[in-house]
Amino acid sequence: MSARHLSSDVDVCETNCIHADIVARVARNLPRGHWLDPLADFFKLFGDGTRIRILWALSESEMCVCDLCALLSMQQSAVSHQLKNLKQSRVVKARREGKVVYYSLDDDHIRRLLDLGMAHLQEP
Amino acid sequence: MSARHLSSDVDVCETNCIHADIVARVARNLPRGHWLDPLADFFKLFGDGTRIRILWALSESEMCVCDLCALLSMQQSAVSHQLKNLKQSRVVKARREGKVVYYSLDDDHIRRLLDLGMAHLQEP
DNA sequence: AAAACATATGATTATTTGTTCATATATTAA
DNA sequence: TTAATATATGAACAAATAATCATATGTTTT
Repeated sequence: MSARHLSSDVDVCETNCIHADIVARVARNLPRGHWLDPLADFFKLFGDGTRIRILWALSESEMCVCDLCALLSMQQSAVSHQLKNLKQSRVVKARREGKVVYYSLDDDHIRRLLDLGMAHLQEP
Repeated sequence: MSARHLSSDVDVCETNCIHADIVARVARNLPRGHWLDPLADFFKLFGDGTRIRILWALSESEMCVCDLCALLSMQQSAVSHQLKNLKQSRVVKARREGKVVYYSLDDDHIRRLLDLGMAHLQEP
């Protein structure tokens, strides 16, 4: 998504770094940068009210686009745009049957992610 | 976050709904609306390159703010702002020791979420 | 064939959001 | 107390994004 500089000459990290050893060790173990932006983009898909409603609904049942519109009281265009995002990242998959396109969760990770998130929210 | 209308009189769901039964059933089982927006807001925290780097780093080791600045080559202000977001949602916790504030993951769900996300990305 | 229907998509717009800059707070050192 | 250091935070700005509108595509029906 956003460009990210690995090092630069501008005024960054202006304070004295306290634990050079820790920083070095963590830096060594960071997955090479390019993995982290896709990971953020993946989680970003869950970070919107419309999309999370879509995902929650699909975790209950396969649904077609206009079912989702009715459920969410939203316009078809908005729903389709979001479904496109979700599909591009293989979070949902589509199946066409005549004029109707049915969407469902692509794999079981998705359901577990939703559950884990809920578990966090429901903690003391 | 964003306001959300439950029903309205504007032009929404303009197509004929195909499966009223499914829509009704899913609607019944949707967690009451107010749970879903907080859930989206929670996932949103993972949906940014800076924050996910912070979280990944903290999953390796507790770190202070300026350690994180050094690791990410970012300004202290930007890092602190993001830490504030993460802390407000109890994703990270802070511990002060003199002038230095150490951050770490708040609970173990966070680590599992990161792993699940990665697992999804690494699929065929 | 044309009309009707379900879905997809490009462009525009309003809102959200991440970073920066300036400055404030908190703690220790002198 | 004052100076120095580490972190926090408000305001402003630029970039990202979700909804809308208009329209296109693909499928079935007539």
